[in-house]
Amino acid sequence: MQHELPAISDAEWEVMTILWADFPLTANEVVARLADRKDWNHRTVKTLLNRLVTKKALAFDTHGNRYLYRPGVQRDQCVRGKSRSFLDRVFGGAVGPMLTHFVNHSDLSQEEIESLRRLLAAKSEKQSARKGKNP
Amino acid sequence: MQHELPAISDAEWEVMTILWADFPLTANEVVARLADRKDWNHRTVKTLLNRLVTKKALAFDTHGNRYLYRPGVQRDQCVRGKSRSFLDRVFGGAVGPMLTHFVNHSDLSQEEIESLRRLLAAKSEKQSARKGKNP
DNA sequence: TGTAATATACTACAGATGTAATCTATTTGG
DNA sequence: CCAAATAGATTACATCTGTAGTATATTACA
Repeated sequence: MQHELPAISDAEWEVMTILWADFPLTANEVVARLADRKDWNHRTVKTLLNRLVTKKALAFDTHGNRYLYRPGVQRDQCVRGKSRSFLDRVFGGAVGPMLTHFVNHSDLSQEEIESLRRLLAAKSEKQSARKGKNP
Repeated sequence: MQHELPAISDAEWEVMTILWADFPLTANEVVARLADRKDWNHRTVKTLLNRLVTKKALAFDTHGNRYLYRPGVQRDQCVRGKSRSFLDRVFGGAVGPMLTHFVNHSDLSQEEIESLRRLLAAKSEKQSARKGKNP
């Protein structure tokens, strides 16, 4: 049972991305890894780390006088949350039209297309397999 | 040539949705149509209409002492903008993984699945047809 | 051991956002 | 013709966000 997911803002999300990819990290390590993507003052990053700890999106262990940060919420949970709210807001919750939109407006390699087709085929299979088994 | 799209917040998007679906509408008509979806004070809706006009997401014509609102930006443009920023932020711009995510975590009817498969097939076709024709 | 460097904690501040209330001008029913 | 209702304009106000600066505690080198 997952509790409320903390609301993670855009800037905060960048920080989470770093720590979801690799942890534990010190504040300075996070700053360093953000350096090439974002032109942020290191104080800004510290602030974001702090806010994320406050909202329990991050946790930390103390190591001497410095913190070793680690995720406090799972990326997958957060991605699902963001995805759901995007879907609801922008496409009124209609997945089909949303997927259509992206397929139409995006570049996809032949490999990606193939992979998606297989995925859809498998999903189709699975669904017809459990037909009539609806609760 | 489209200019900068105005930043439309979540609450504002609800209002836009009404006017993209049908216009022109008076403020009260917008309020009425939002009534079943949102539990907002009518003043709140007025405020949102105002802000949207200020940021040119809406325009209006005067009819007596009331306004007839209409979209000032196209839904499709805005959807594209929101989609792009969602994709960039949450999936680092990678469409494939994003589509995979939604296919995996969503309910899709057999019809929707079929329709997507056809769409992908067509896309695949089109791409191989223009292979080697890259600029 | 004392002082410079560094870490984290607290404070700052403007603009966006959600959510209205109040002010003012206009319209309309009696 | 006047007062009540209504429309839009302006103001309010707490939070959240982006983006730091300042204060304080601790550590590590000279």
